[in-house]
Amino acid sequence: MEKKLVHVPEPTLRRLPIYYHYLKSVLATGREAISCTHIGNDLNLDPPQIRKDLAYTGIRGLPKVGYQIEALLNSLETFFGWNRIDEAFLAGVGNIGKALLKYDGFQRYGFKIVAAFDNDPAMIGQSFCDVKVLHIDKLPNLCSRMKIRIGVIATPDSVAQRVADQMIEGGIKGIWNFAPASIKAPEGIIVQNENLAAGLAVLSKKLQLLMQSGKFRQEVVK
Amino acid sequence: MEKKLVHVPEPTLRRLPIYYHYLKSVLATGREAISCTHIGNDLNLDPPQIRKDLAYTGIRGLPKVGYQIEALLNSLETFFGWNRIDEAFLAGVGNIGKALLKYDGFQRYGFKIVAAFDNDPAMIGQSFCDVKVLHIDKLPNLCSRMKIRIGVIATPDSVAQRVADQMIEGGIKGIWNFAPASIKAPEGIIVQNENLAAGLAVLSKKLQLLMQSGKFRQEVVK
DNA sequence: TTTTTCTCGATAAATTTTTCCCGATAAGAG
DNA sequence: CTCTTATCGGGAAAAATTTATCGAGAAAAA
Repeated sequence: MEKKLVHVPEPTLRRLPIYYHYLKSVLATGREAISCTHIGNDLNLDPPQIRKDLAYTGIRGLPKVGYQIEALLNSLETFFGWNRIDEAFLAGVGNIGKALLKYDGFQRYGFKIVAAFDNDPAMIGQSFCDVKVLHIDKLPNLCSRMKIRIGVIATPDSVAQRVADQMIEGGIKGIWNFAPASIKAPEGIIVQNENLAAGLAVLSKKLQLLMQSGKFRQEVVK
Repeated sequence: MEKKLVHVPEPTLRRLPIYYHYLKSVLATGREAISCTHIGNDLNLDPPQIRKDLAYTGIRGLPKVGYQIEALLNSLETFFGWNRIDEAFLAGVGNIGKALLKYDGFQRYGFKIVAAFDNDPAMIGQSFCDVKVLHIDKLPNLCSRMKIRIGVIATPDSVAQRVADQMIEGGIKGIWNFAPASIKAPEGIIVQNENLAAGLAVLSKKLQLLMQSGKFRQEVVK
């Protein structure tokens, strides 16, 4: 078996967009260069870790100066391929689906929903943020015609698997799944599960521990 | 310094709700017991890992049989404290905020938004899902009066920190942050950052690697 | 009753990820 | 020009997490 060209740890992948967002805002202040120490201070992260994360994108810093912010942003954009927009289909125009449609910040991350699908007749034909809602059965066909690679699932559990199958049938290679159900897909299809309950669970457990360990004792919890 | 009573790995914490959700649906089919092998098969996870995760909640299985589903669900509920509802305040009634309000699945996780806050005069006074929108400046006071421990931030970046400060002022101990900004909080306050861009970044990078490694070569990507 | 099979729990190994340390280099001060 | 200070890069050490292994116990079958 062949090794991946460059394996980047998933935790690193998750942190990089945070840096990106932060750097954008720093750049807007007119600053040109920034050090890991500085970033770490603002973002509450360890400088060495940031340095290591950034190194994966291929950028290099300068001692005593840090990184050129603009170059760093470019490096991140190239690394993730955010330069060109990846078009995606959305299935399920419920609350989460609508929120995703309305959220215009994704373009920055090379991601754009170009069509939405639902099985509710009342929804079909409507438009949200210039994205039209079509019947779900049209998805596979349109998918392959438009060569869409990414599908977003924001349906109830019960139909998530069926929708995923339709997406895969249409040639979709990556599924961003917001349904709290685990989706089965053949190898070669990437499924990224987004699970709100996970974050909530982590928060509530940490909170529980905090309370247990004495109401007024302070505890370091990263 | 004192050690935490039981340290549970964060990845485990994130997986547990997935099991919970899954087990609920299995229980609904009438089944009474289930093995890790079975769960792993349905959820695409390794049985030993599941066993280890579940062990943290204190439950014990039986050879040849597995776990009693009902007992296991109880164990998870107790573990997370989902038995009693934790009331929370929401700041920012935009798209994400509304989606969170409308999503009724949180009650299951011992979590309920009881009031919403915004600074937009047009919003104030409105109700969403029986939750009234109040002016943000009323938050700190109401917080301490109602002894709210959890705050959800779904505002734009620009005001996230200010809102967080108001929450902390009101005595909130845990912040669930959906704004793509990192929030600074004193020690003793838990901040759980929810970052949609992170999941998207992971997905797009994996997809990129998949495509690079040959269109038709299959690759194992967990 | 005995044997077989399945699945658990505990321990150990491997892997991944984070943290630490140290020499090197660039900027600025004296 | 030399010294001090900040910050990087690389490699090593430590910690956390995942994966694998093995013996034991319970149910079912012979």
